[in-house]
Amino acid sequence: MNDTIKQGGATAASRIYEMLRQDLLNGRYGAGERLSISLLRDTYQVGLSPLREALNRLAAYGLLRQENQRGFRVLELSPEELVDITEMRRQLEGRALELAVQHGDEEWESQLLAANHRLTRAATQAPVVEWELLHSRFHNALVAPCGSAWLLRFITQLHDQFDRYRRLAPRHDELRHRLDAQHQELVDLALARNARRAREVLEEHITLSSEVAMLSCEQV
Amino acid sequence: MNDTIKQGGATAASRIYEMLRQDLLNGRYGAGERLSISLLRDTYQVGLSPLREALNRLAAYGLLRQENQRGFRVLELSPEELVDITEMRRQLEGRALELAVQHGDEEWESQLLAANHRLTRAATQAPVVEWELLHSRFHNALVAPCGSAWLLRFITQLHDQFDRYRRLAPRHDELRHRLDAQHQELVDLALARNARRAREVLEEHITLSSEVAMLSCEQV
DNA sequence: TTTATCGAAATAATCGATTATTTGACCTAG
DNA sequence: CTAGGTCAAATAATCGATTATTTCGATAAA
Repeated sequence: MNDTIKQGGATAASRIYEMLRQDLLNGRYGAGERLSISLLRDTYQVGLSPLREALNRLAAYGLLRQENQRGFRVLELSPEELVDITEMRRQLEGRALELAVQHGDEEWESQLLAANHRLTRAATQAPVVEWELLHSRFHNALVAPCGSAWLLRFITQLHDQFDRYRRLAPRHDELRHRLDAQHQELVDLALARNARRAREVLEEHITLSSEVAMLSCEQV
Repeated sequence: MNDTIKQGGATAASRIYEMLRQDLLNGRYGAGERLSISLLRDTYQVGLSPLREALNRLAAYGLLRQENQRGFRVLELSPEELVDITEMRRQLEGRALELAVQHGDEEWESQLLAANHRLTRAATQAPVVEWELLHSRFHNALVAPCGSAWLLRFITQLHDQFDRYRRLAPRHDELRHRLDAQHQELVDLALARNARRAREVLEEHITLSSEVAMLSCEQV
């Protein structure tokens, strides 16, 4: 969905869409919270029409729930849904990585190395938002040459859903360290063209990451 | 996405969304065609705001393409994309059916029998739109108890995409007959709780159906 | 002949105001 | 007291008009 809108002077609706999307992923609005349209208009300094268009897109994308005549709500969070999202990510990203390892060219290898390098640096030297961006880019780079546009689309969508949980979770340095090590391992396996093992590690990575994310459900 | 909007007095935007979705699936607008907003307003007798909201939803859903400052276009059709959609359907619906066979209860069995019965009757005695509705319902009933909301969501979305091709294709009685026979076979295997074989038949069914759909790409 | 530029017409996006619906407090009948 | 009903305030949805951008034909320059 992110690149559904083509280039060209960004319209107010697409600017507000991206801002709202980021704020939703970062947990600025609480789960289940009702979004007052006139309040949002004041917050983002934008007219009603583009704002409503952005909200409609977000609802169709799955980050908001729309009830006729009752406006928009942030989606609820539940451990059950996190399990569902995790299982889907394992399935889809695992498959995509297998294909990417088979189809990826030298350019892909370079991109992958670069993405991991930037991510590693950012882990110690950049603010969280910067790291989040590079983390998304790394995982995207990993599966990019899988050859299926629809697979990539669903993966991105699930990634956004997953991040709503993960970004809400408290820090857990030990798990984070193991997750970072897996990033490196994935790069190595990808370059070695070991599709089978790469898939296994990615699936473990997603499961481990879901353990971090699950901590967000155990908050008050 | 179809049930994203909850009950309650349908709003103009959601009514127009559903109408447009049906018309897009039925090929009322040509692939790649530009949708003039003011023309649509006249056609559907609706104001600009709800119309634009519906178009935004459809773009986020993947039935339209939106370019900033240049309005909305119907998505193009291509054999390559049909292959992608078909492969994704095989993967996702195949997995969903396995799960459904494992989890489905007696109520599911009844629903399945009923859905197939209605579909079979409609094949000879109902207009095409009626058959299309029942056909969607049958395939939905098949995988409904798979236990994963996201899996079902993606399956529905892919089904809509697939139907853009299939409904455009010319009749092919021989293939249609084999496809109908597979519906019966799927019901039998589901009731017999033969998950493995049911999955195989469903994947064959989707592939065979894509052969029909592919005929739409060979038109002028 | 081709390419570039300008400007009017067409069309998309946005705004401000209006209408419709829901919410919740208050009241009354049972 | 409680259930149901009424009404006013709050909020969502929609409309009509305005603004911004693109498109395309006509003209001029290379």
